[in-house]
Amino acid sequence: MTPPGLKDELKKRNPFDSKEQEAILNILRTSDLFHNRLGRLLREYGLTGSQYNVLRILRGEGKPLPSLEIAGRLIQVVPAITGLIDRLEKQELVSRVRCDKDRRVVYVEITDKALGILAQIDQPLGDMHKQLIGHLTQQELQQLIALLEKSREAVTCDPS
Amino acid sequence: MTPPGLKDELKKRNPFDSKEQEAILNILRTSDLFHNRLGRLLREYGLTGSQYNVLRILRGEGKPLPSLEIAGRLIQVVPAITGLIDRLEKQELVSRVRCDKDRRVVYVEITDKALGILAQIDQPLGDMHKQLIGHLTQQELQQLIALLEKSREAVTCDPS
DNA sequence: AGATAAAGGTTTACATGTAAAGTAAATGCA
DNA sequence: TGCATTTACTTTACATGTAAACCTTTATCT
Repeated sequence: MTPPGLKDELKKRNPFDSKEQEAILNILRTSDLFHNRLGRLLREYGLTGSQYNVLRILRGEGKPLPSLEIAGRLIQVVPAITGLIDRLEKQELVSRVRCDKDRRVVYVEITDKALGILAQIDQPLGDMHKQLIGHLTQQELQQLIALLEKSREAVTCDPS
Repeated sequence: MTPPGLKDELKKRNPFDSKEQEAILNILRTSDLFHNRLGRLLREYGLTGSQYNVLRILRGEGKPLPSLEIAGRLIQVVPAITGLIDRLEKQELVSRVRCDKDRRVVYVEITDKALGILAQIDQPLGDMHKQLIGHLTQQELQQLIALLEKSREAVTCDPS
């Protein structure tokens, strides 16, 4: 059951094989951590992270958007958006509107109820942002942002 | 249904309220993007990202670990680990071993089959790491790593 | 010893992410 | 016109995350 050497050969590894790997694992881990914290805050307002993201996109846009447009901005695979919108609609946070000109398209519109909830969240969410990384200087934040934007360059427009 | 002004009042917003928010959204987005890509690669080997992480931890440790120890390193909430281990066990990639001294503890041990799969993945995964952020210089990578480590400082040991 | 509390996991219920396949409407083209 | 494609979603099946409650086994306190 245990070929000698295989396990011993593999078990001693450097913590990271490369700086690239170390950087990527750092991104994933930091994201998980923050995602976790933000999720807890949002839950106090009855929202999940994904739901909040959808609502924030709709508020930012200021007008209804097609389902797939929302899915695209969320990086999500298409099918997930349906259930997400379903649940938001059930909570009366968005409404679906069929487009008359192209009846395949479903526009999603944010409701005033949702806008009210978002307005409540803005302050505490901003506070949490400061709490999470407020100890970085503005220069460090700018540097971090620039490095992450550069990190995404090889991917953003290349879904293959 | 639409109190005048509310929507107009809220819809015009700056893309980001603060550098902190912008940085955090950059972290989350970059992570989603990379998580997505890495997941596709791992799926070719029959593994999900979480499953791979469990196996990598076990290989790195070189010996069986208690379930909760694994969960802790994954940032995950406790209950998720059970099903994760269940599925890995069903695929014969790990085995559960009750600890005799403390019968509450379940040790998880990686199998040689899993070690073989991991060995197959090492090379292509390393290639993907390079592909994703190989265009950053070693200095930029080091900077990014340092900034992310600093970003986690306010959280890592403070689960409250 | 006996009652309580704490620790390590598991179960249950629900919201997501992901892939694959299906549906309906709109387009392109012979 | 009529059929094949494309587009925009939906449905289905399965693997995760998360919270809350529960079961065992240990550790603690009298």
